Amino acid sequence: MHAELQLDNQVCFRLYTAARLVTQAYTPMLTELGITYPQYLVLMVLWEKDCQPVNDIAHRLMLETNTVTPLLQRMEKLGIISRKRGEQDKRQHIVSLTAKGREMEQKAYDLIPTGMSEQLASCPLKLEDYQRLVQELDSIINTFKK
Amino acid sequence: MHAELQLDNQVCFRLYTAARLVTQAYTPMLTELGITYPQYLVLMVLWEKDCQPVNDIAHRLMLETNTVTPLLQRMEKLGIISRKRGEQDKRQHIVSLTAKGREMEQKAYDLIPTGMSEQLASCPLKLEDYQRLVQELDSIINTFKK
DNA sequence: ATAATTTATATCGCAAGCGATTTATTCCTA
DNA sequence: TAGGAATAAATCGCTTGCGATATAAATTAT
Repeated sequence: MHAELQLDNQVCFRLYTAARLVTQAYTPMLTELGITYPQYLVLMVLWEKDCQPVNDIAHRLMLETNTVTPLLQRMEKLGIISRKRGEQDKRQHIVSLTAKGREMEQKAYDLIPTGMSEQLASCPLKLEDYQRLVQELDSIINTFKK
Repeated sequence: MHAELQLDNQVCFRLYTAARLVTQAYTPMLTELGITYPQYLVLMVLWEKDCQPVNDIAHRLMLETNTVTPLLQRMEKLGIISRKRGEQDKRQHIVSLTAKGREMEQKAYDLIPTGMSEQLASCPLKLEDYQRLVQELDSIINTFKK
């Protein structure tokens, strides 16, 4: 029996589980918006800076283009983004928000912070715990990013 | 521009990214074992206690049976677990390790702690940071679990 | 300038993850 | 004890995530 191989001793299993559960907590609000969590991430990237090539979005989310491309194709079908070939560099696909995609920012703002803080009410973590958590997660991300 | 909706302010995005990256860090060792990360989680559950019904494994991993059942079917095909109907309760499928599945514990022990600590060498977090991180993640998991 | 290389994106195939539904068995209850 | 509710597991359909590969455009080297 190797203690190192016990589930209870695994940071990774906790990250994996916490990520799944917190993502699930977003689901009711995101369903109301008609999108998924990864689609919401793409929207946050574009709300911050519209008109970006696929690669920039992928880098920002630390995902591969083979994940992001189909995600964007589905979002295009939903009418929340549009894609057009880059003018200087025709290999690029420039992704921009449609009016619908832009309007979703306000709806998200109305639903998500409230919805999440209700669910977080029973969480014992304080503001400074979250701040430290964010730093620790950033350390882990920086350690393992390529 | 809503600061609440910026990627940089999101704990969830960090959890999602850290979980993906740390899971990827396991991949080289797990590939050598011929399994995936979720399959490794199932093995850890069974190494700790062999012969469990599908539901107990799913609860331990906080996953639904509709995720775990196909995972177990793939593991059965790989020859690392076997499934048989429960004797008292014929609805259950009791999952047990094969000889191959049992032998993988030692191989995992030889590969994974070493492989991970090599990769973690450049991580600035100390033992006490990990211990606190584990507690914070457990708080989050407890807040959001069903 | 032409060929080789690199870069941007897309496509393919497979494993997860999960909501919704189905099937089989067991439990409970009238 | 017959019938309905609850439970265990499986199936279906869809999205994501990713390794491997393909395609097309741009860059570079010869």
